Amino acid sequence: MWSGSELAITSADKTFLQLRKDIVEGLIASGSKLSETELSKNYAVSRAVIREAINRLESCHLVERKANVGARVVSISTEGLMELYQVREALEGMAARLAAIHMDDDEIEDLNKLLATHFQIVKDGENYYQEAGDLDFHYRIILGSKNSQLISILMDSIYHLIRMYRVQLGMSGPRVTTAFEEHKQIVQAISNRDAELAEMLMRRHILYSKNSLQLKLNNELEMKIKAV
Amino acid sequence: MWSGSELAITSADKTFLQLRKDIVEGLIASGSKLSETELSKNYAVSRAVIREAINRLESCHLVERKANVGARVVSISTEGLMELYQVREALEGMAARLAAIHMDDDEIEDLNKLLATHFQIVKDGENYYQEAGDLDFHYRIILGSKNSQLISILMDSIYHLIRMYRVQLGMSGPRVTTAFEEHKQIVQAISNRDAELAEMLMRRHILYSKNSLQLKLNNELEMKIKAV
DNA sequence: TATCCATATATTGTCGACAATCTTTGCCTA
DNA sequence: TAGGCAAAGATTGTCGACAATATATGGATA
Repeated sequence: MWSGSELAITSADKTFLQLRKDIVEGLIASGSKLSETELSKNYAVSRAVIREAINRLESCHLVERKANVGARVVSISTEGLMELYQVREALEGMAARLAAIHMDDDEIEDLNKLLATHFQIVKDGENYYQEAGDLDFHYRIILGSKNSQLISILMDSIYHLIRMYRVQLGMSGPRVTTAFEEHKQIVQAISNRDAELAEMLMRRHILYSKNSLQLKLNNELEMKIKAV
Repeated sequence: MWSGSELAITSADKTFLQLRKDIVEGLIASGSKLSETELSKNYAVSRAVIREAINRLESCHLVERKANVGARVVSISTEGLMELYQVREALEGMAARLAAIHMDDDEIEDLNKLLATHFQIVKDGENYYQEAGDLDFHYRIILGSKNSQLISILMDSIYHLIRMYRVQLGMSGPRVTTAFEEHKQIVQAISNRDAELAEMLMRRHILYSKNSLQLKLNNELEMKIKAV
């Protein structure tokens, strides 16, 4: 089960969290090699600690290892991001379905309150979601599914990768304006305990995000080609 | 990307595979503690190798670790298995959808051939699938999705857990008779390149398996209660 | 000059020892 | 007798050194 707050106890825990942050935020370039000796110097810990941290990064799918060769940060690509969104569509769709069944009334009320504060933000001129707000919304529904397998896969193996893509492709936060309306509809379906509809709307929501991302990335690519 | 055949190169690789086998098959009891020193004696490798193996078992969700306390084999429960099947429904449903789009004609032909050999088995009196046959069918569709994220999550994080449940609850192989017909329909939908239908049928197929499992487990539980 | 092979170098894999933490045992006190 | 505290024991976490493997260098040969 996912713990909620990630509390670092051992030295390996802290190094893992730090390394993950540095990778997600691009401080360590995507595709670059992770030298154990070098990292152990930079992060002032033994190679054993670095190795443990790298192992955990591998299970997040943030790095890839080859025996006797070493570890590299995964290289990002448009196709990779699209694949990730397909997995998200499947898993978060199921999460929404289960949330409609398993969230208790208090949690649903909290979700509605969250939406209200988001509405305030949208009304106040910022006509887009903050990254944090969007994440919070999705997190609550994932946790609301009460399915610990689903939760741990999404939290441990998917979301940090998504954040990495978002940060490094320079598109933090979801697309503008429309996302809020979609969130509202999803919460409405959950409030009505309509599991079927909740899943369908969540899947469409993520599919729209995917398509909008793809368009954006293709446009940027064209721009770069023209510039050359 | 999932490699297909799991080639063990280092000592840690071999120990990991051996440990995973022993856990899945129940040689190491579910819920039992994994003592590093003890394991390093039994498997004749250093503690460092054992620790690496345990780390990998953790990313398969086969063991759970607590800092400064140690690792335990996950304990199995009916609820856990049901959760797992919900995740499977979501992911393999998506896999079937993508397979209908991305499998090339040769692969689909092979899938039809596989089904034909299964039909022979069913006709020849064994009116149920062998475990291996069922797994082979699902593997091909998963690989046919061509989505490397999806593939690695299902192969690395889900399937060994499912096998563990199946083996230890004494229900290897899928439920009888009906499964084959469902497989046939799914392949038909993929052959017709009907992604929508392929997903729907795969989801229903897994949902039926789940329900049949639940019934079976509840019955067994009642038997035990009566016996006492 | 290009290719191949052998040596040298650097990196990862494995090991045993020590340090830090948790658990157990047994004594003391209320 | 029950509860809590302290020391002893056992287990995990961390470290530096050595072994095995991969990569880079450089010279010999066609």
